[in-house]
Amino acid sequence: MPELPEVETVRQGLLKRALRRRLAAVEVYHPQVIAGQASEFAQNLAGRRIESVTRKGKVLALELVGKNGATPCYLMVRLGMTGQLTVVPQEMPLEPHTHVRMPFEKSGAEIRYRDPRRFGRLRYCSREQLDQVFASLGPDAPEITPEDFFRSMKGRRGAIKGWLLNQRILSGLGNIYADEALFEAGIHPLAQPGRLAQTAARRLYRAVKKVLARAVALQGTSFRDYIDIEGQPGNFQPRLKVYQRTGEPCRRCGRAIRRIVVCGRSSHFCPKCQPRTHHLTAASPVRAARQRLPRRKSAGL
DNA sequence: GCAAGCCTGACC
DNA sequence: GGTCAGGCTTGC
Repeated sequence: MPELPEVETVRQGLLKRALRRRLAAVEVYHPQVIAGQASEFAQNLAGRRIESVTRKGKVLALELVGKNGATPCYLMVRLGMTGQLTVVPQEMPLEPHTHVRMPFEKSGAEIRYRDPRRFGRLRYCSREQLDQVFASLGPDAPEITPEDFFRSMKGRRGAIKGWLLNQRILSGLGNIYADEALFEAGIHPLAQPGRLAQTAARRLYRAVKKVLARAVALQGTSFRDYIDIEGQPGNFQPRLKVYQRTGEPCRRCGRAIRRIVVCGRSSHFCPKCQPRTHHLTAASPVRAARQRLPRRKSAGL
C-alpha cells in the first residue's frame, strides 16, 4: 500500500528515469482512473516535457511544460491502494490492469500506470488546482513541527489511530506506518489525542518521524502490490513490528500481537507495550447505539 | 469476506 | 467542526 515512503521512492525513481523526458503520446485504456475527461487528459499532456516531480503526503505531482515554454501544467497522481507507476521499455508486453501508457520521445521507454483495484487517480491540472489540493492536506509528516503536531491534538476525542490517518492533520501516513508509529511510541490505537500525556505525545511525534525516515531509507514496504519505478519491491517488511503480525510474538516483549478494528481500519498492537490507558473506556450510550445499528442508505429510498 | 485510501454524507 | 460508517474495487 503506497504511503509516504513508497510514494517518495516512486518520486525519486521518476527523477532518475523520467525527468526532462518528453511525452510523445498519452494512451488511456481505462478512463475510470482519470479524474475528469480522459480525452482532455491525454491531449493536454501529450507533447509536454517533465520538468520536476514533487510530492506532498501521498500525492505525487509531475510538472510538465510545452514546447513553447508556456505555462506549466501538472499531472497529479494518487496511487490509492494498488496503483503502480513504472518506467519500462516500450516493447515490454502490457501487464494486466495497465490503464495508462505514456511513451517518451527519443527514448525506448515509457511511463505506465497499472492499478488492479482502480482506487488510484491520475489528474491533469493547473498550478492553482494543484496548490488547492496540497493546501487541503496537513503538513507532510516528516516536515511537521512539534508545535503543529501537539496543537492539532488538542481537544481531539476520537481514536489516535484515526487522527494519524487524517490527511488534513498531517499527510503521508496510512495503515502500516500509523500502526508502526503507535507501537514505537507505546500508545494504544484507541487512545484519545487530546488526553495523551505530554510525554506520550512527544514519543509519538518522534516515532512518526523515525518510522517514516527508516522506511524511506529502505524504499518502503511491499505487501502485495507495491513496487517502485523499476518494478522492485521495498525492503521495510522485515522491520515491521506489528502490522499484519496478528498472533505473532511482540518483538519487544513476546506477547501476542492483537488486531482490533478502529475507524473501520484493522489496527495491530501489542497489548503489553501499548497499554489501554489515556482514553475513555466507556463509550457514550448514544454512540454505542449508533454503532450497533447499520446505517440506512440515503440514496434509493 | 477481507484489505486499503479517499470521498461522501450522516450525525452530534 | 469533529467523527466515523459505507462504498468503491478485485485478488487473495
